[in-house]
Formats: sequence, structure tokens, C-alpha cells
Amino acid sequence: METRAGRLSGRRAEAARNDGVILDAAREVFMREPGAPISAVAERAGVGVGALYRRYAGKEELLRTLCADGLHRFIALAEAAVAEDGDPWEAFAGFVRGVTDSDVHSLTVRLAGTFTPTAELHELAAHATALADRVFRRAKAAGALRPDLHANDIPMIFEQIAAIRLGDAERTATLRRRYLALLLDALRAHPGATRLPGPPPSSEEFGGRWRPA
Amino acid sequence: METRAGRLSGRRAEAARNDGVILDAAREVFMREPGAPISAVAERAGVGVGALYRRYAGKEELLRTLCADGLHRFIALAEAAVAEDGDPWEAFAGFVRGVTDSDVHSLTVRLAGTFTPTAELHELAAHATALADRVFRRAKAAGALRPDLHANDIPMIFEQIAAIRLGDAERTATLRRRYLALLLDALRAHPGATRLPGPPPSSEEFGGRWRPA
DNA sequence: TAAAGAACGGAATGGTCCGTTCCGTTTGAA
DNA sequence: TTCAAACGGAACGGACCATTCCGTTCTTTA
Repeated sequence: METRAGRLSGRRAEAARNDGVILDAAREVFMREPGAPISAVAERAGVGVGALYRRYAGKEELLRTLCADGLHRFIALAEAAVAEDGDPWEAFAGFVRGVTDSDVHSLTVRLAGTFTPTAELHELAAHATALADRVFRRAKAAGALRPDLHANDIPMIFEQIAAIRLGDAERTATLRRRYLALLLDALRAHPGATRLPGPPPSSEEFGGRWRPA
Repeated sequence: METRAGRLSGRRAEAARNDGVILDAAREVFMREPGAPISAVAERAGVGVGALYRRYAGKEELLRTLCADGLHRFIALAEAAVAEDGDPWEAFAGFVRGVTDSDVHSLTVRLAGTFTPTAELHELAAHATALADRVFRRAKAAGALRPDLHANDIPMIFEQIAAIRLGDAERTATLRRRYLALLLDALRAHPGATRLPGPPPSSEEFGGRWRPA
């Protein structure tokens, strides 16, 4: 029972603990099923729905919080990759693996259609995109990536990986690693590469996914 | 069953025409959104819901019909690939491209969780799997595929491709072609291939997706 | 020890959505 | 003119779900 809330006790401590428990439960539940009911989150957290509404004005606010949370994670991963000064390919591959492992895609784009975004969310998303672009461009400039690959192809790769789901969370993670390895082989510059057909997604196409206010 | 309504007239002809229109509408609607309401299908078909219930006892029967339809398409593609006697790699790649283009995956596995399957459906699925295995194995035996690839990896590839969705149907098809080309590069035997981590999906894992009776 | 306050659990509420049924209407055939 | 097949879509009833409300439990404090 004694977690970070060491100083507090009783009801106060329970509340502090619940803050985290609820957010974790919400992440797990909505990652699996973006349309899940609030009560599913409460149940998962082992808490009544009332405890949830004490913290968030409504479902949308919870969703927005979750999305911002996901964007922060994404940004942290991208910043780490940018800061890395070793092999640009390894930095890129490590970044992609990190995003896959923390399933941050489900937390951001996948949720984007289910609430009306705020200005802050838009800024976070723009920042995240800019950082990921830098990681991509550095690998591209180093000649590590196949030449017909565009930065906007990367989110689509995340999309494909996030679609993999079989069995429990652990099995899913293992399988995602498997197919990510496959995709990374294809992303890397190599002699047998055929030319990719059709144009990559444009930024405007991605923008259309965020639900308008 | 006479499909050409040429000989028929009036109400009879309208009914015959509607048979096809309704099935097409249902395919389009449920491919986009497996949980769509019946009324969406009726609207798409330009028909009242009554016309729908005259033909199908309920939503489940419509879904099962659609799924069987998809399996038949899949089987036809696989049979064509098996019959082909040219380059095993080309037969395999052509098959995969065919499945991608007709989005048959959305019609089968994606729908599988939304109704209770019949024995006929199970048989069709088994037959489809057996045929696809033959296409895969022939390419594998010819050394065209990377050695660490398993037949059960292929359905997962379809899954990833089916997850790609952006803009209208045409744009989506183009993008799927793009990422399929990427994946095919990776599937093909090539020197730089890293070893795929983790075991491929087992047949039992796939079986768990069909909703129990 | 008692009363107030904080947080809780979960039942009750009100609304939306959707599968299915029903019925009056249209249309062609007899 | 009458009958029956087929239609469109309103109406019905049930399921689901976000949100509110209230009685209960636990702490603190006077």
C-alpha cells in the first residue's frame, strides 16, 4: 500500500494512488478498444465510476489526457534518438522499435478520431512530427534508408505494426517485434529493392484524421 | 439462380437487381466498418430495411453470407496461383497482390469475430488455408522466400495491409500497393536479411479468433 | 468521542443507437 | 379489378453507456 504516497495516509493516500491506477487502466483499456465504455476503465482500475468523474470532467477530457500523455512519450523517444550520436541507422531503428514497444501509436493517432483536439494537442503533435522527421532525415542523409522512402511513410509503418494483435499483450508485443524486423529489413537501403509505387501520404492526408471541433 | 434480370420485368426485376445491389452495399459498408448498422447498408443500397430482411433472416446471416463470399474469392485467387506453372515467386507475389487488391482479408478474418460461424464456414476456411499453404510452400521450396518465414506469417501480412486506410477507397488501394511492395521486398530471400525474432503465429492462435457458438 | 469533510462504490437516470417487426403503398400479373 | 409480391420506412423494444446522485466508509479535527 505504501507507494509514492508515503507521506499521505488514509483517504488522501488512496486518492493519490488512484490517480495513477486510473490513468494506467485507461491507457490499457483504450489502447485495446478506443470505443470502450468508461465503466470498463473503472472496473479495470478496481474503482467506481465516481472516482473517475471526480478527476476528469468527462470521457473526452480523459481521452485528451491520454493522447497528450502518448505524445509526450513519443517526443521523449524521438528526442533520445536525436540526441544519440552514433550510427544514424541504429538511432532510427531504435526509435522505431521504441515506438513499437510502447505502442505509442495506439495512444495518439488511433485515439485522434474519438475526441475534439485542443490547441495544445496540435502543438504537441507538430513537435512530435518535427522530431521524428529529424531522426528520419539523418538516417536518410547517411544513405541507410532506401531512397524512395519518404518521412511520411513512417507513420504508416506504425499503423501497420499497431494492427498486429493476437493473444495477450505479451504475445502481441513479440509478434510486433517479428514483423517490425521484417519491415526494417525492407526500409534499409539494399540492392534488391524494387521501386515503391504510388506517392507516400501527404501531411494534409494525415491532418484529416483529427476530428474537427 | 438467374442473375440477369433481362427476362424479368417490374417488381420481379427490381427484386433480382436488388439482390446484387444489397450484397454489394453490404460488402462495402461492412468492409469499412464491421460494426455498422443494418440501416447503413440499406441506405447505401438505396433500399428500405424491409428489402433487406426479406432476403436475410437477420444481421448475422448477412454477415455469414458475406464471409462465405469472401472465402470463395480468396479460394479462387489461391486456386489460380496454384494452377500457374511459371515462376513460383511470381505466383506467390501475384496471389498476395490479388488478396490485397480485393481486400479479401477484411471480408473474412476481420468479420470473423462478429458472428458465430457455421460448419460450412469452417470448411471453407480450412480449404482456403490449405490452398494458400501450397502457394507458399512452392515459393519456399524454390528458394524464393527468406528461410525464416513460416506459412502462418502470411495471414499476418494481410492483416497489416488491411490496416492501411487513408482517404477514399482508391487512395487506400494505392497506398496498400505501396506498402505491399515494401513487404514483398522483405519477404523475398535476400542477403541482408536479419533473422526474424519470435515464433510465427500458430494455427491455434488463429483459431481463437472465430467466435464460439 | 462526535461531527465534518473527503473520497468512494455503484445504483439510478436519461438518452442514443440499432436490430427487428409491422403496416400502408406501389406495381405488375391474373 | 383484385391479388400477391416487394417496397420504404416509421415504430417498437431492448441494449448500451455517459453522467449524476446518494448512502457509506474512512480521517481528521475539535
